[in-house]
Amino acid sequence: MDTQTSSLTIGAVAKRVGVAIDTIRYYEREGLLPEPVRRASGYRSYGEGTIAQLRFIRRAKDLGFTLEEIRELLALSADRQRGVKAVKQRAQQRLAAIELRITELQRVRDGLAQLVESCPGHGKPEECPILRALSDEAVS
Amino acid sequence: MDTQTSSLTIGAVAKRVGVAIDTIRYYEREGLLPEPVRRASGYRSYGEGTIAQLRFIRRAKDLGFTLEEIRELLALSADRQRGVKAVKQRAQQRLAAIELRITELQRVRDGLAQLVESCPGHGKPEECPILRALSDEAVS
DNA sequence: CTAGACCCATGATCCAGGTCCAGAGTCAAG
DNA sequence: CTTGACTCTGGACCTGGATCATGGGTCTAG
Repeated sequence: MDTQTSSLTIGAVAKRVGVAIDTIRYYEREGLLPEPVRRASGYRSYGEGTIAQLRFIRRAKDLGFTLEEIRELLALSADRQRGVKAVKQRAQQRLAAIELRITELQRVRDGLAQLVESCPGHGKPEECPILRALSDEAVS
Repeated sequence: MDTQTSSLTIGAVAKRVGVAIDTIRYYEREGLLPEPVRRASGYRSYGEGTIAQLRFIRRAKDLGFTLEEIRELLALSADRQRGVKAVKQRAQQRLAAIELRITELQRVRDGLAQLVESCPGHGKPEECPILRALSDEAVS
């Protein structure tokens, strides 16, 4: 199996994954991508595996993982012993964080929705429930 | 009515509102707080109104408004003509943004929850649904 | 062979929303 | 009067995740 056959320039990789060249070099510096083979000219030469790994990073980022967490996931995905267990744990942690965030935002939304509803949209500023809520002592 | 009587130092204001001194000066620079009266020594001298305004800022921030938006809200709250209408509009916009964010997060949560559920928590990395989802083509 | 597109490394810059520092002046209690 | 706590200004620094600039080397189509 030749998983390392092809030879892509950084620009080609960037185009295929839909990410900026600078971002690829940045990920390399940050340890999210391995240092690639170099051509004689110093140009980076990537295989197909890099495409997959970049997509991994992008998807994990879409799920709200930080680059730090992604670095860890990548390390875990290579660990045949503890990998899967730890990956599941991280995913559960991320899930819990997202749920917490959703709950917080829902509280905020409910508070704001109530204010918007109770505001007639005209009249004196002193009587605007939104401005009053922001100014007054009332704490949710 | 003496709304401008008392004379608080920046430290006293900071303590009462629960915000750092540097933050108060930062808000002043950013135009969220008016330039206060100065004592002969150059010390800032605040009235009770500042306390209210700082609390306004903090509450608006908790509702997810940016400092830029808060600056606008503060300006609108002083506008006796268009103030209330515009304030309500901004609140509605903020509300819509929050709802959008909640929806996005719910999608992410659902996707992640499904992955976590389908992962046994052990076995080979290649068979871990979480790692597969991150690596494979499957796009939600 | 040359023009234009591509790539290199290094370091600076950006965004928001602050936080921290140095060096100097001020205030209040004892 | 002294000491310690407070405040002043101006500017540097921080986080995360990139993005941009500079000045140079390389590759490839025509």
